[in-house]
Amino acid sequence: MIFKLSMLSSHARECSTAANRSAGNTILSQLLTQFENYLAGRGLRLTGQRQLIAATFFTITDHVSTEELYRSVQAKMPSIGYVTVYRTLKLLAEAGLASEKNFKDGFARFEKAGRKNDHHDHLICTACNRIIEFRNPRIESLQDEVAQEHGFLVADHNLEIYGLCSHCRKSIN
Amino acid sequence: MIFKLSMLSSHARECSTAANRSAGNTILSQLLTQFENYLAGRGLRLTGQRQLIAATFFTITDHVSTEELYRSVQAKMPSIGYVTVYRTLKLLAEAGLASEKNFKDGFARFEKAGRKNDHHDHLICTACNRIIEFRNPRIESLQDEVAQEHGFLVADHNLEIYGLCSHCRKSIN
DNA sequence: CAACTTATTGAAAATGAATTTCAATTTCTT
DNA sequence: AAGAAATTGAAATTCATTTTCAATAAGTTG
Repeated sequence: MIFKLSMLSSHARECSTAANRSAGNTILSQLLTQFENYLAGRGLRLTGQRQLIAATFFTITDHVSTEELYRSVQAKMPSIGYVTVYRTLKLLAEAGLASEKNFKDGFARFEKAGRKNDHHDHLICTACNRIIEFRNPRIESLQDEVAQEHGFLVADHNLEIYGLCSHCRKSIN
Repeated sequence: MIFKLSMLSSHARECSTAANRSAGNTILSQLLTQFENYLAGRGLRLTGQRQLIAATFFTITDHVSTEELYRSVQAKMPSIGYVTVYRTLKLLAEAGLASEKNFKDGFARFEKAGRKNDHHDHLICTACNRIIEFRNPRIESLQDEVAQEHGFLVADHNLEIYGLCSHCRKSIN
């Protein structure tokens, strides 16, 4: 049985669970299973809200703010509160399934996180707020070198390049 | 006449100005002169508070938060308000003499800024909050390369490496 | 299946840094 | 020295985030 977003309704009992999703093998269902395992392992509960929020989050490819995810989720479940989205994002981050980014625009953004080897960084257009991801292993390894030189044990890193994207460069005199 | 911080008092008229500081040639006096020029060029006024705040800021080597600078300044001029420090830091940033950094701890920090060629990045210890600066031209040029590949016009960039400093590594089991 | 314990939810309130407002004061010009 | 305009500092406001709490829901146990 393939998991579908449209199945998520306010009737929590009808929602997919790890059990009835096991036949499917999409990335989405894998991520949801990971989340469920995280919750189960801590005695936390799997609710319809959490399922919907997590599924919506995993479906979004970009970086979302709490506000954006909240609006997206609310379209499907109007009763849901901002705070629940906020709390679920924190849970996802604790579970290692989301990572928080703080760009200069003053509010937190989250992106899917996971695999150590998929680290990427960001080009951020200060005119149109577009965020472009890039990967550069050479920069990564230089960072590790620098850290080693200082006896530093790296947990995470963050590289943001601010400027004008190719599109905005042209439209500005 | 050498400029001294201790000369700054609440009597603005007695404070050093570009004119009577011109004989001295310290970096501090150069920076203050730049700030004064910036103010003059915009019809803004040179006040005792601004002089004191700027001078104190230029004297601090580290990254300061508005709060920290406020406390530092208040020790010399108790009547000064937080808002004035906040506003002066913004002015200094506009003048290109300070640059704002937003690390993950939730409040803005400022550091002396200026010379394009002195760009540096930060190793940030998540245990003791120590901030270590480093310079790595190879990382810089790789960043520029990446930006070029995306047709991006770089205005600024920001590299933070979070982890444990050599000291904290040892003290944690 | 029903009762129970405990987690979760959502609204509202609280927090905290950043920012604005405004009357009093100070600066700088004339 | 007087006037126009900028600045100051206290208080109020904003805005994202975080906490509180009573009502509700989840999952467990008998």
